[in-house]
Amino acid sequence: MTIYDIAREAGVSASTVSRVINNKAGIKESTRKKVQKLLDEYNYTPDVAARGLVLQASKFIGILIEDIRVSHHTESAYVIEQEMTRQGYTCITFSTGADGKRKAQYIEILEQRRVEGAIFIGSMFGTEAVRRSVEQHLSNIPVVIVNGTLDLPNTYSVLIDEERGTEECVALLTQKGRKQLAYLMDVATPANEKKKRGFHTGMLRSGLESAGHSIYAEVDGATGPRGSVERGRCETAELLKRLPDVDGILCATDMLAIGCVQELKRQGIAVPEQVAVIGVDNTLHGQLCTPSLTTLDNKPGEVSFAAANMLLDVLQGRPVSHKLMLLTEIIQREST
Amino acid sequence: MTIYDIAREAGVSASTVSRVINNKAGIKESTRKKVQKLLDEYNYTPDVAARGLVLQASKFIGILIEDIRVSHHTESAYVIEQEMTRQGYTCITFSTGADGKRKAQYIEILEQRRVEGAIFIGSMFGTEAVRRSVEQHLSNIPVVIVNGTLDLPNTYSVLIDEERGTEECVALLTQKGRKQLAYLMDVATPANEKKKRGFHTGMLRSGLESAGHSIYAEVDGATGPRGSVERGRCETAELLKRLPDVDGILCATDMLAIGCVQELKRQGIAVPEQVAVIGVDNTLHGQLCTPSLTTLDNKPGEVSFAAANMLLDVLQGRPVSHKLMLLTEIIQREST
DNA sequence: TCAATTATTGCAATCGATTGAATTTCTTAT
DNA sequence: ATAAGAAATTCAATCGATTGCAATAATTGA
Repeated sequence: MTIYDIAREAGVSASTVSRVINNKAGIKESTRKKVQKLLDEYNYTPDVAARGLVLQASKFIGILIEDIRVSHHTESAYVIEQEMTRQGYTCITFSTGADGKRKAQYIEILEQRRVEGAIFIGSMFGTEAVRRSVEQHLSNIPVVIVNGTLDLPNTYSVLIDEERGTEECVALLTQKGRKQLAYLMDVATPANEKKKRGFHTGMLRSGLESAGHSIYAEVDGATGPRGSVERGRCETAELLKRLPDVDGILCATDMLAIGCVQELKRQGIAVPEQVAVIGVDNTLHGQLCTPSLTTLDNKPGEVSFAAANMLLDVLQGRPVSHKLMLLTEIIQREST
Repeated sequence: MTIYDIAREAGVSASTVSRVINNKAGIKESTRKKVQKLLDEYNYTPDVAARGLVLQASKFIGILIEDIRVSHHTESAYVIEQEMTRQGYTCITFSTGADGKRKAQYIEILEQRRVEGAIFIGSMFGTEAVRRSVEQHLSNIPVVIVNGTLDLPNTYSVLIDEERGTEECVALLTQKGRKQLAYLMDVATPANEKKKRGFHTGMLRSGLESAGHSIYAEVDGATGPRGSVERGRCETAELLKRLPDVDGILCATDMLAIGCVQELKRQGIAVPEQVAVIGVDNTLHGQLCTPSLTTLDNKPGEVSFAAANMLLDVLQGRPVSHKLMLLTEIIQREST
């Protein structure tokens, strides 16, 4: 059913039908009714693509997610989709994986589909490959990067202050009398490096590093894929060899922390009595395991809500700052 | 950059440029080169919507997911997106929630966007509201329902035989000497009802029900939202009151099973020594908790891979049967 | 009743592609 | 050199909408 079919049936022109559809003024009430009736009868739905061609607006938003199977990425996608749909936009979502080349590929699809804006979610969107691709393919459309920065004219960032959050985790542990702290991370993403800096700052503030009896340990080269529980187990085993007196471990992710707790338990070390463990991400896994995990919540829902609204502000011409920083929250549970 | 801009620049007509883009025959090699060079230079990308208008093909596939935050739904979305993108289609994915009205709403958006096919994932797509909406809005495009049936001309189903799977779970438990079995479910979805039937059949086959000492218990009205761990705890507490001698519990989902195990442990009942527990869904949570959960894997990846290929077969005119049934697999871990 | 307004409606161009048919250009053979 | 045939290119219509401007219909006042 096209606008012409309706027009013919109603004995009017397509323009009139169009005006009824978009309820513009200057249509006689009787014709409006007649046309509307046919519209309903034939269950007419406008071809959004054809309309978009004239109006030069696709009403599409592109969403690139590094791994849709990661729970906080999914949470983000969910929130953004909600907000965008509410505003009449339709989201095109891709799960890109860590690979930069595939990211570039998806960015090209977003260009072809003429998205009006885009949101990137993940830890690996700050790379040069992505930057070039955005510059080349998305140069004139606004892009919001969640937890990252791209440093291009039309890009915006929503960040979560994990550095400060980690610092607060250190404070929490020292406050509970812990003295030998370690930071465990699996891969050097910008986010993980930030947490590392926060850890250092926290140590300094607590006087641990300066007092000479503080310990910082970072374990690399363990087996198991990044972000896996397996990896956490290996790294913890290695850490315990190097630093047997450790009594507090900060892990870069909940998955790592779960592996950490598993290894500690396996070696007969009581959590939290002998060693306290803190994760990051507030995953359901961390909530359900035993002991349940104290974690640094990086608020994926709030962050992506902010990202969605930032993009909508840009699209609707409201003034927007290019950078927004939100705060984390420590969720205390049994592991500390 | 449009096809006309390139044409003017190259001193040829738009038709020629179009033919170069779609590399059709009958273009002199020298002009092809000249045009291609400009195409590259200006980084031209065709407007997919405009092309779609002429070709009457959007190359869009609609995906409706009940809850994108549920891990096996997400896994499904991921697999389908991969396959579709590989074949040149772009997925439009919506997270609909359980509500039938919202599902109908999203189905209308799919119609507006002129999707060429759709895939529905979730347990609540068999309702009358959805049926009507599909009939009205998606009548001429193929729809594949994962784990459900819609009984309309252009619809297809990929099912997983959870009934038989549950039957096998009962067999596994009786084989291990368990005699007092219970089935725990939170909500009467078609899938859960199927598992219930499988449980009954399994009981009959094992001679338990007929021998007079088998037990079937279904607990309703417990607190906690559907699908939550909390709910599993409550239902288990209630179950233990009604049936203190239970020694094997089959749960409709892993979440329920995790709550079940938690409650058993809380009451000092050893898992699996005193009571064996089996979940369904093979979630990461079930894999990580203590004791790790024996579970019925309903193969979301395989099921959705099959669904994607079924839809592609229909779209590309290959012969397709309207129904495909796959088998589950029991993953044995510590809880049995 | 008729011109002057004003309220409705229709015409035709446009968006950015594709494609069958018509036309122009280039070969080749006579 | 020229007609015939093949090769390359262009023309013009089309897809399904929107919208400024022109045209028509209805209303008003004198």
